[in-house]
Amino acid sequence: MRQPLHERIRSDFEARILSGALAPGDRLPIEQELMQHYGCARMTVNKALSALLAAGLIDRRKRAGTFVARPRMHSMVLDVPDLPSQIRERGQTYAYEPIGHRSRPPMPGVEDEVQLAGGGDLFELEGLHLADGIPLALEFRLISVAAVPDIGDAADIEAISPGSWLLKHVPWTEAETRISALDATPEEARLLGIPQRSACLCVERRTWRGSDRITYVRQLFVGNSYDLVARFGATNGATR
Amino acid sequence: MRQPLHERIRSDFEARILSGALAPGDRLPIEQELMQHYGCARMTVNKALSALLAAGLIDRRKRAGTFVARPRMHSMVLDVPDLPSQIRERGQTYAYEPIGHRSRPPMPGVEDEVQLAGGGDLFELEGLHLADGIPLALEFRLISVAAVPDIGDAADIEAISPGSWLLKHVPWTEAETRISALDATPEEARLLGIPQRSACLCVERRTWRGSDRITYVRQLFVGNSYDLVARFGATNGATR
DNA sequence: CAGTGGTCTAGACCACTGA
DNA sequence: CAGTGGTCTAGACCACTGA
Repeated sequence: MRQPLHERIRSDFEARILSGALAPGDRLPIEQELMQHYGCARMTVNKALSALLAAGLIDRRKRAGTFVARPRMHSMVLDVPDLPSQIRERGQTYAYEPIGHRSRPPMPGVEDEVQLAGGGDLFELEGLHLADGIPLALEFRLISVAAVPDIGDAADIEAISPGSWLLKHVPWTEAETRISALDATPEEARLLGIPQRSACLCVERRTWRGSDRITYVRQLFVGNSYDLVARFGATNGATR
Repeated sequence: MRQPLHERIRSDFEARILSGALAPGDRLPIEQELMQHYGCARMTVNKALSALLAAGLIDRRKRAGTFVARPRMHSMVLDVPDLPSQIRERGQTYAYEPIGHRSRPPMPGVEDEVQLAGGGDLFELEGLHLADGIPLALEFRLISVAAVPDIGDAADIEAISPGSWLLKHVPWTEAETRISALDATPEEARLLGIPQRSACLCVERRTWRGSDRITYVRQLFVGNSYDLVARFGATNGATR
């Protein structure tokens, strides 16, 4: 059984929907008809259709039947790989150059810091991501000491990169990323080794583990040397 | 049957994994044990575990068992809503201000244009997206006439916005988005009404319908007035 | 109220792979 | 080679809802 039958049924209809042979609103055969056509039990047909439902390709209504879903094309999958691996994949050497770190209480009144701290202190880090020795991004990071207690003996955190260290020690389960463009301040331009007021891509990310805040990070990428790429295919979702 | 049993089993383990009670690498009970614990058939247990597998929360290996997955947190869902609706949701008025349009052959040697054209002509559009009458983004767009034949009588395409018109007439099934930061050229700055060499967020998108290229669009957003936001939750995928 | 999907059962045979 | 998951069967009862 190289290709399970339910998988074949699923991909049959996926292909027909993506090619447009089955257009939004079109009705699919009922499960009984599919059982006869593929010569299988109802559970097998149902498994295939459940996968299409989870992928958002079809809608199912009792008594009415199964229909090709109207596309709700408004979300894409954004690849946010680990920066060190991403740089190495481009064939460049990666290095993290620490600028400094310290432990401090959250700034009173700064709601985001207070929430991140969760009653404890914040561990603050600043450093540069270098590709082939050249600054690619300036990183400012806050870590909740309450959520990551062993941040204290952070001997190794700056040896690799804070992001990689955290992902290994305290993987997050939820994240929010904000992307914007801005001009580097004179100080930021100096650290990145770029002309003053150059356009930079600013990536801010907040991560959670369950309901606990883990970290806030702000990465400032040199505008002309970094792009973010996002892809969307209707086959995302349950397919992988 | 308000809450199906397979759904209860799934959410039981999802909660334990997200809370950290079950850590990456931990082993889950085997299907036989779960059948006894929940007093149900193996297919019911299997359905619950299949959903967790599709969501990427667990790994399953024959003979070895079922384990909490090591997080591979490197993709996020990026909301790319329709610009007019997005602006209206912010309580602002939206308007598209056409700068010009024409039909022309693809530039020879420009591989991306040739592929987009697919043997036909290109319909080229330029215009401004205005929020409350103020320029928010400068849009340059190419549309494949072969893929969208009725672009000829484009009386209404500039009445709403080219993006909304296309989504309604030729919904895409696949897309790639590239996000970068750059300084506006003097001409772009003039059109957007911003100081020269201001940082702008540049969003480029290529879309497909099946294997046909549909459109290429480049939107230049005024840096300090637009952010892109992406969210990731481990429960994406098969859960919804 | 009849057609359709949602869920579940109690089995079965097999493929894979690690103890 | 035995334990585990992958797939499938041939039924069943029920909930929902639109003809």
